[in-house]
Amino acid sequence: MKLTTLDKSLQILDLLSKNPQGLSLLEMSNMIGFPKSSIHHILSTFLPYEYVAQNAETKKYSLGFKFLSLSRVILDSIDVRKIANKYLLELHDECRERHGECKEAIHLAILRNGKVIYIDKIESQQGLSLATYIGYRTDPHAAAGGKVLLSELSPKEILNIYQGRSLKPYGKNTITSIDNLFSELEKIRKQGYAIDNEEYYEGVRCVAAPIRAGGKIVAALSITGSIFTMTMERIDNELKQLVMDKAHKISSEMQW
Amino acid sequence: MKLTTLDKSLQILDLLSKNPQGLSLLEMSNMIGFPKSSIHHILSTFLPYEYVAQNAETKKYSLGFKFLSLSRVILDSIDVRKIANKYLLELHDECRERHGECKEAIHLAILRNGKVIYIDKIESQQGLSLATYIGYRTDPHAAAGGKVLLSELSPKEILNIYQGRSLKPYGKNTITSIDNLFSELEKIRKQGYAIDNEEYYEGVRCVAAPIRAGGKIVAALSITGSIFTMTMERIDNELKQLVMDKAHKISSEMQW
DNA sequence: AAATGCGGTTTCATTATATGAAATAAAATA
DNA sequence: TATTTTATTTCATATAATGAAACCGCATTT
Repeated sequence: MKLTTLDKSLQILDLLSKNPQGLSLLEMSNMIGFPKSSIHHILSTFLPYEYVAQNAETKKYSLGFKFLSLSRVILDSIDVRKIANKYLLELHDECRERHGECKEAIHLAILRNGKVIYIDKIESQQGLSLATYIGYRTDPHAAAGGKVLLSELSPKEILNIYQGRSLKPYGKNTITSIDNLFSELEKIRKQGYAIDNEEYYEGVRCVAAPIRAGGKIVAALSITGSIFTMTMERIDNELKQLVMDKAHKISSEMQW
Repeated sequence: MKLTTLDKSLQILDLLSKNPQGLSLLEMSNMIGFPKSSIHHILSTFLPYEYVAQNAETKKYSLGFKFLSLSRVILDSIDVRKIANKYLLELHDECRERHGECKEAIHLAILRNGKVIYIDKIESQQGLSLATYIGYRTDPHAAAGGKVLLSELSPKEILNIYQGRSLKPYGKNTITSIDNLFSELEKIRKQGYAIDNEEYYEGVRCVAAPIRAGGKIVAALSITGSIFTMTMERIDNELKQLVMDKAHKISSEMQW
């Protein structure tokens, strides 16, 4: 049974998350259609837990800082993140060593409910500025890390993820047919790494390798950079091996 | 009116946050005393919103990744964070320039509900490793940033924060009497910066300055390092001015 | 192979709770 | 001060949550 009151309350949180500047009671009531007193009952239950905050002057409501605390709980509970972090830093450093200054970003990502979620990121100020952040979500078919995470799922599981929706094109080379995706995944399984060649952003390349625990792929490690510093030759000669080696080291520290 | 069902639901989230490894339905029922079916009703309402996740194999429940997404919404909604970030990076660099490699960490903090919340942090791998993180909370009386944030509150507001509890000692020099706190705040108001000399951690010093918007203190910028690299002389000759200058620059970009 | 145990999940009559219209209070504006 | 606007509180009623018990699926034992 779905609890009506709780469900409404979560709809209110969704509304607040889409309006980070804050909303008044009346604004919320108009937007969501519940009577203002009902909304007020809900908000005043959220308030003491700090899921919701109210501006003392404007009286407007917004999301509370509880979410910050709880996001930390989640990040700390992901084993692979704890184990991998120092290797991400190493990988970041090693990209730099060979080229004077670091231009590539390192990401750690997992798959949840059919979405890639980035759970750690190392970037340098000199590198290109990416829209990704810890907690960022995207479709798996369009990113090197995402393809790695899909690569050992059964066809049924993949079809399940994409049921009822098409493979959205993000960059100029995004894989947009399920058949092409399947043959790409086949290739990734064989070679042990995945490349994103302007499939997600124009001008951006990415190479990713799987991290395993108990034989299964549990995360993807990736290097992301501009097409100018990350040439296909450099990926082939150097980066693909680097990312696979680190991913392997992380895997060997993972609990079975 | 407090909504009973919603309140119970939030108690469940609290319980999950204290058990990041996950809990079974029965465990939760035993711990919190609600019947398992009631808890199940609540959990199955949370699930589709991803406030709660269920491990497919163990069936155990844990906090969902929604909290990660929402924490980003909150961070992005804090104006001072956006404006300040580049200055934090500059400050971090400038500490380094004068000493070869950076050993100091930079923090940005705000005051909410009587607690200091760290909302941004820059640290170098070479520096000492601090327990702080984005979202970390602490008592304001024991940290340089916290004292800055208290410094222009009315005595009434400060007494309100500490009503019913004493000034908890964290480090060997923590201010533990309200009178000493008041005279310290007086001093901070006059000099325009605050020092934490092993008041929070043994072996750690910190210097902080206020960031203002509309004349009011809205955030604190701070430099934190070990007593060996951050001598009182260095703070006096160099760091206090550095942090005040940056804080002032940030203030001048803030909306009134 | 059947029985048993052990969670998780579902059901549904009962009972407690949320609802929301209206009243009130508080704040902003004229 | 009057007026408007918005937040907050109240409370009778309708509605939704409750939770004991049944059910289900799976694993282990007999």
